[in-house]
Amino acid sequence: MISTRGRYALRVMLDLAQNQGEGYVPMKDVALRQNLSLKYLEQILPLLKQKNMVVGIQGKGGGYRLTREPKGYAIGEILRVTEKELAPVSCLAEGAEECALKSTCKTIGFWEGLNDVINEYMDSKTLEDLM
Amino acid sequence: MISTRGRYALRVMLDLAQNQGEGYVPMKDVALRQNLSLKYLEQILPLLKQKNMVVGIQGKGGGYRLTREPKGYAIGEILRVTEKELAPVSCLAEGAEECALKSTCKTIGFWEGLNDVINEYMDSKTLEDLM
DNA sequence: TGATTTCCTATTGAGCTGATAGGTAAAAGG
DNA sequence: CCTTTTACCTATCAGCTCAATAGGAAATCA
Repeated sequence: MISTRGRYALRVMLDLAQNQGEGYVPMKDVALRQNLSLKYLEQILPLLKQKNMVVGIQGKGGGYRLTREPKGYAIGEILRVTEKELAPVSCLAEGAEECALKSTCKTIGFWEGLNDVINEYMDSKTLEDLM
Repeated sequence: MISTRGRYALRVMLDLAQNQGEGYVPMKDVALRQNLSLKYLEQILPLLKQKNMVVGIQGKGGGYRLTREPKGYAIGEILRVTEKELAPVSCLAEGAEECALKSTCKTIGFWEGLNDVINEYMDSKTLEDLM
């Protein structure tokens, strides 16, 4: 299940897309508009910044803004950054060691198919689609 | 993410489908074949029994068997019984109270779409497909 | 200098997961 | 009748993750 971190990240990105004009948007405002904890958002945004999905400027007049057009962000991209793991089963997870039974496992194909379906859906929608 | 409970349930059902002849299959055998904890399986099977997906007989010569043809079990049905929740976000969960922001929420549509895609996939595959 | 804002890191309570454990009840075989 | 085998029931537990909260440091601008 998608955690609050990922869900909040999506809402913040959407908020930025809708509320950024020329300047930078302070998280204080976003937290207020979206009714989210400012302190919690402060932990989430560095993840997005690290992947160059937003730029952050400190100090008065600072805040965050997007680095691309809303159309340029697939939702899947946002969630992959903020969620620890999107794979539906642990044996498909990012750093999982190869399952010893993989060659004989009758279920792995099903899970891989599910994984594909999820990722395809998430990557087929962009921030713009949600505005 | 799908828990071990759901994954093991699927493996057990598949094992039953493949190893049941006329009689009943003891979980001891399944645990051995699938390398799963018998005690843990004993907690999972009552969930399936409750929904009449398997029949269980106690005592010597007892065990479990399927109640339908493998073709009759959609994987989604199995997982919905054993997983606490399949919804990708908590606001779509079974017993969730209506989200106060639902009418204005820009992300709910996306999550509902994801939920649909997941359920459609899971219900499109049957036990037979995995054999 | 003061206000604002990001940035960094530690801590914590609650809840879930994935078992393990110990025993009871039923059914069949000898 | 006794023993074995099996399902059934319920309690417990360690480890982990989640969702915050907290306190402060560093940067930037007026």
